Amino acid sequence: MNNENHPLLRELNAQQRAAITVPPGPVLVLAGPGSGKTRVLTHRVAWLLSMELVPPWQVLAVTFTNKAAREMRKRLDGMLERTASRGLSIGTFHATCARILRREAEWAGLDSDYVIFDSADQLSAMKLVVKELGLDDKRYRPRALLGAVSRAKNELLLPADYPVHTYYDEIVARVYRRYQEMLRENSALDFDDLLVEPVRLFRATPEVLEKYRQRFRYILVDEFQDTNMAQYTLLRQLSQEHRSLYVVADEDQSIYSWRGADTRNIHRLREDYPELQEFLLEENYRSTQVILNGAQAIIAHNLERTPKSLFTRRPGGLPIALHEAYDEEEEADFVAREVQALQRANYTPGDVAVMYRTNAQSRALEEAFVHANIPYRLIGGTRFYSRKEVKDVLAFLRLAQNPDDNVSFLRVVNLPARGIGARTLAKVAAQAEAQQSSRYRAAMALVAQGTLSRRTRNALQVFTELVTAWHEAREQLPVVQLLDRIIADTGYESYLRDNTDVGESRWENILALRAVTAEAPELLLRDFLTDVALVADVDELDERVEAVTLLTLHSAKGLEYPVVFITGLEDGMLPHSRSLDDSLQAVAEERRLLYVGMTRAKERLYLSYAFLRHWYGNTEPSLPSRFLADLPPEVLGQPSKPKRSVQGANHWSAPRWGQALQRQPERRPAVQQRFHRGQHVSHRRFGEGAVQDSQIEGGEELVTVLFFDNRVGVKQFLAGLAPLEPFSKH
DNA sequence: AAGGATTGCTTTTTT
DNA sequence: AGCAATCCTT
Repeated sequence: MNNENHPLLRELNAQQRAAITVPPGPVLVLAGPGSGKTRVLTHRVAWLLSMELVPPWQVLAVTFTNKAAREMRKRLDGMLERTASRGLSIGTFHATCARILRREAEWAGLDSDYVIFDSADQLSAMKLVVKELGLDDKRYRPRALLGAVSRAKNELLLPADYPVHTYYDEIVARVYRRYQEMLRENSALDFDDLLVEPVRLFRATPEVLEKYRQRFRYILVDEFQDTNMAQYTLLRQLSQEHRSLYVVADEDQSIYSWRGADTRNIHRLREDYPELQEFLLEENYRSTQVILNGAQAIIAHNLERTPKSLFTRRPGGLPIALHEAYDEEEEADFVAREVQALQRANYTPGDVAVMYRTNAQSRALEEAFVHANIPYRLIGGTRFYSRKEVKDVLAFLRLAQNPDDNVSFLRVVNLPARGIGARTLAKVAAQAEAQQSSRYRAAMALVAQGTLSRRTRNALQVFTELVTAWHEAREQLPVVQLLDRIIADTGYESYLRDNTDVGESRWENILALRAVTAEAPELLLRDFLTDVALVADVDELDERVEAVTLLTLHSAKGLEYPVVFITGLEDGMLPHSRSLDDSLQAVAEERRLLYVGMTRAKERLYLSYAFLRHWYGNTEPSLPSRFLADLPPEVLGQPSKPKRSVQGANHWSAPRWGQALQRQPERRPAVQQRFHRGQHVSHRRFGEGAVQDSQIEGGEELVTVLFFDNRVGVKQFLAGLAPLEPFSKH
């Protein structure tokens, strides 16, 4: 079996080969960043399928994001015989569990048409609970309660088992019980339920567990350090008999403990599987030595970790650039200007990622990029599926699927306004309570009773009849047609398009949602809604797009870029202030977060912090992150004397790294000059203007334009990239 | 019941 | 600063 010449083992180092060819059994691969973890996992699957004659349908590979799952499948498709990768189960924990629960709904005591509540839905539900139990929402904040409930679920505690030490615990236990009831009344599961319910199902029903043990005889898990108790228990349930569990982990990259992830699962694994075989992957294929040294210096300060000796065969490298900016605006300008300089040095915008701790930090960067005309792509933030208008339309669709979903019902019952206000809804709630049914059924009952005023009665009747009609149509119509019908029936388009720019862009979001539904015409509404609930924003990351990527450090896990900027390295921002008044472990996790960010960089790494930072609307001076003190001076480059920028006024102007910026290999061919002084041009965003100057610089044509709109003024563009055209009248 | 004004609160991080 | 919940007016 140790066939050194096997095609699957080509171009792999000895550590990787050993990890890939180990006989089935419990295996833990401990690996540093950039060590080809995912590659090893993928090759392991291919190895199992080709050498062990394992049938693909017995293999389950669990990844952290849908994107990782897609990439893994793509790679396997390329490596294996066409038919071999079919039947293979690859997916996230949540997606895998969602599928199991659909199939075994009856055994699990669930409605197979269940909907998935995202965090906004959870919050709505929790608010209803707090109201219903007559609690003061100032004292018992729905968010905090939700956190407590989530923690309990991740620990696999039922409401009855919730440990009560204080009066507050007592309330949490009550709230938890009622919240759970409410979810089930709505045929809903939240994210935690997706993990917890299979565990309970397998505990309660050995024959179902046995079925899945047979089904998933070979289980592989990526990013194992980020599993929580429920996930670990699930893995143990499935694998404790056949014991073919293969996990890949890096405790230094554990950044989700706030979500219940627990690196102690690595130790539990050693205890629960004494025959566990361990492998190390220490060679880094991603970063230069300098970047790796910097990252190592940061992470070495954490206690309670197994020191690793990471090495790379890419010696030297450019120094890590450390930049102090005056404020966040200047910091963003610095990033934008460096990106432009990088472009002149043959980097493309797609080579660059800008990372930060909190989503709110993206705003200044976006503005700077718009200003500098650099294409960018924002990951996270107000995520597409959580935008109000998108959630509204999804709520209609969810009602079509499951009219008893009270949360969706309450969200859209009066949207667009159809005269169903708080008083009416209170009556509906009372009726629902009385007849122990959903709001939808209660509303129908009230309409039938005829005790309401004519106007209210009409409004309610119109709405419930629409829902009923959609519900009946859902099986006949493809999702896209159902969506069109809903929009037509509710007049949602004219509600959104109120002749403002905001209204237009909201409508565009709906059109984008519609395009998603049109892509998969045969998809059932139920499965469409599941997919939508479980996509992450990183999943949408498309490498083909030539744009700078803006993302949080958390979303950056598992990705790599030639150039990485990490911004906002200030005390309170990167060790986030919330972690500072927390425990030591919380600060250690912040440190790991920086480590994860730094190790995303292949060639160049920029670290920056601002002297002033806007915080809750006011501006406050800040100190450089305490982590920066741990960087050895030799990894930090000495910037050359800053050249005066054109404006010149700003004494904080960014240093340039001059020569060092040149990307070693190929240079771009010289470009033809397209614009000349005095020429009339038009720009997609800024309108019309006149060229003041144009010259070739660093293989790019740099055009200076005075726009006729004096709010815009003078701007400079790279002719090759900017949406700038010679103006012609027609 | 709807829409506008005011207050007060919030931000980690995401499947 | 931005947003959601609440209050206030019509």
